Amino acid sequence: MAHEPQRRALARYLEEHNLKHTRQRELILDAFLDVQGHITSDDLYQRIRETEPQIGYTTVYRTMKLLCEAGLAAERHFDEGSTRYEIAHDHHDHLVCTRCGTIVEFECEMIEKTQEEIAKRYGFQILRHRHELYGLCEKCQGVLKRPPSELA
Amino acid sequence: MAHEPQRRALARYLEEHNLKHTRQRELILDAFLDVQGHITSDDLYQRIRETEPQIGYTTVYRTMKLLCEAGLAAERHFDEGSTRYEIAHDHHDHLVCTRCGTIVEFECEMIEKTQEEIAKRYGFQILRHRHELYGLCEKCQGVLKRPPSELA
DNA sequence: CCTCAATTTGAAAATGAATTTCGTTTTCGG
DNA sequence: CCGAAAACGAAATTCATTTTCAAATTGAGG
Repeated sequence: MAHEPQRRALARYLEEHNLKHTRQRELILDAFLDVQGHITSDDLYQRIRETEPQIGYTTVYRTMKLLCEAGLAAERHFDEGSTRYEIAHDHHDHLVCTRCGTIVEFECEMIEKTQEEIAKRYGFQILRHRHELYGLCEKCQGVLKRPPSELA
Repeated sequence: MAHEPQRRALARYLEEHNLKHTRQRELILDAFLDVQGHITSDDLYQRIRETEPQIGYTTVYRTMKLLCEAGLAAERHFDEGSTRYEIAHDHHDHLVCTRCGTIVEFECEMIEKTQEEIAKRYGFQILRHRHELYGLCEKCQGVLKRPPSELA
């Protein structure tokens, strides 16, 4: 039942912004950290309601935004539609399996540098970017190679 | 009033799929090609209704999907929200100005290759990808550098 | 502890893009 | 020209998300 550093970070953020420290906010932070990222607000809401049925999904949505502002979470929009949240950490990009939904993070210094060069060429000043590779993870490639009879 | 090659491509696609050749489809194709891409269905609908007020926006949405299937248009989802369509052509990625909305296309062989290497490292087979650089175009950097008094 | 203004909560309603429904109209092969 | 199939378009629906608003909670100052 820990996540002490993040709890303290949240507490600090709330104080600094004259916001209130509520049971719900602590609860949602804990649940979010437990699942280890790349989760939608709704998934998180479903999980939390199992043990805390009185919590509203509006509050989960609102709190995830708050955690982003506090620098504890980061919003991501993959092709599938709904917003996902990951635990905020160093810059990185993603590989997304279009069959099973697995999300793997990667980082590539060389691509980052090349992007800067491209931006310069067009006179742009890059503020952020989005780089997602969609395809099949190792497991799903295997599954799709089997004869049709073996497929569910 | 031309776009003959694309009109013929659409006609061929419709025939091959036992779909019907309608005035609306031709109209929407023409309007789409006229604006030179990166337009939303709704923008396109607004434009078309100026000269053809009886056309429904449902038809515009449906037809843009059709043009994608026919390989004449391609769907793009930038951060701002609604789906944009561009004229289908060789693979490329985008620079997007977050202030004025200007969209510039770029292509980088080196990044493409690097992506493949990254995918291999994680056992992924890439099917498609999305690479967007968000920032300020040259013009907007200039505007934002002026003293506040000059800003609208 | 108490009070009370400010904030937060949560249910319900609203939003906005996109899709579906369905009765009517159009297309096109015979 | 006929009629079945396809397409149209207005309206309703969906789905994720945001907003609204009355009631509940928080926490600073007494």
